[in-house]
Amino acid sequence: MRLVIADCSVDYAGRLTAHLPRAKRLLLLKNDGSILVHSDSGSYKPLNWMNPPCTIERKEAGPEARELGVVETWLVQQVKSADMLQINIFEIHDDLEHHLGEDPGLIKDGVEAHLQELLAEQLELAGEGLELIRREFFTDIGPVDILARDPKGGHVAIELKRRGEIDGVEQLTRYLELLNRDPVLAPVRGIFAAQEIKPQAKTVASDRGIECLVLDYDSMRGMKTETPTLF
Amino acid sequence: MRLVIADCSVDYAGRLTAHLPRAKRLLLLKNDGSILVHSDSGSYKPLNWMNPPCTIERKEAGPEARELGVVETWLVQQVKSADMLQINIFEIHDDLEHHLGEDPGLIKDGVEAHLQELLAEQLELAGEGLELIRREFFTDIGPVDILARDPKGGHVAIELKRRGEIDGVEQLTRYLELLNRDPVLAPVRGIFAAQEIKPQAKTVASDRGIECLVLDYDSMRGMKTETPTLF
DNA sequence: GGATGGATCTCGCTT
DNA sequence: AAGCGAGGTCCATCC
Repeated sequence: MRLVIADCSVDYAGRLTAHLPRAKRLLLLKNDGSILVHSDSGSYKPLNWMNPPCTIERKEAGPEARELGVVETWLVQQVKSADMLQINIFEIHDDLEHHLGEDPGLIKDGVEAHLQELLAEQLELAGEGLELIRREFFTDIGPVDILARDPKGGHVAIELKRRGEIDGVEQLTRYLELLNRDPVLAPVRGIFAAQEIKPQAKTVASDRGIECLVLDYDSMRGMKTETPTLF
Repeated sequence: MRLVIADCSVDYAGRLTAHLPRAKRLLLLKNDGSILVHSDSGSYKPLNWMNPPCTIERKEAGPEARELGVVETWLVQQVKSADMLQINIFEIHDDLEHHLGEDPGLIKDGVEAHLQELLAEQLELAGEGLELIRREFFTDIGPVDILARDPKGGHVAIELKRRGEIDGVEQLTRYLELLNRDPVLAPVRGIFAAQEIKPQAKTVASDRGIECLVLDYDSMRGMKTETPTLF
């Protein structure tokens, strides 16, 4: 990894064209050939970048560029696409290199999958007497998150999201249309369950007779373990 | 901006919990309090990070941690949420600071808006004799990208996307339902236009009698300017 | 300020 | 390899 603090301007041409006026920035050159241009604010997204695989070609500044104060130009080219990045360097304030080695990588704990598992175990939250048939009930148009038998007759299809938005309701609607054609399952009603449901999604759902269910992940987790995970 | 090359392990707890085993990495501390943890590969997304506003508290390692080789611990806390990051430092290989100043920021050229503008000008691409009524035709459920008069009678509603996916078809379907209730406009047929249309979206669209139109942005731009923008 | 939709999305999993 | 869904999405824009 090479870290360069430089006064520079950057031009990108690819999916879009973009320009960064001259300023002092961090240029981060990774070992895989990728490059990131960071400023001192903003979030983790760089101002500009190039993904690997790419080649970086260092050029002397031409006479015109040199007149403007450019001391060297980096031409970064994507190998697979036509994307390119041109970095004009006016001054290098610092330049260092470190060998980091392979990174063991991030270990994540999921939430989405866990939510489905918890609701399948705590199906009473979705309605009294519901009896789990299966999680990931496969249909021709995709898997239904949870399918359950309704004690009042028929079945219940549950669509689970972390955040409930309108397209989740659309998805569940398509499942319900399909499932209700099956005489063994019909009538099938829908439940749209999420940690948070957007007002628009709620409106569309109720228009279609779909029940909305807001889930409290922490309390569901708490009910299971009795030991809320502290950091 | 402070750049630290350090042997470290990182733990995150917030929306999810995640752990980075001990390895040599770059810790990038921005002036606004945010912090990024980068390895020497991957794209621009850091392995772990904390968005501003946040506070970073440096602590001496406790006796147990010290026994494992930890020399100091950074506790990074989000100010608005309960998210936190704990960085255990085993060894600091390099540590430098640079003042970068305000960044003038990125200047972008749009694509989406441009595509709508171009299609409105080149409406013959969507069908012979179409007559533009207006772009962004407002309805109660949102603006229809382009509404045109059909010489064969009735009207045409065009939904534009850069990439045509299933929810774009859903959106257009809702518009068509609404527009067809208006006796002045009806019958209204739909055209789903995009630079690229996913097979699923194409299937759903044709099921509903919606025409799909794949647009070539470069040639549309070329027809207008005659000078394709070279880098 | 909240909702909405795009992104040079990125990332990971499934087909 | 390509498609699909989710993201600690981020991000700008619009209302």
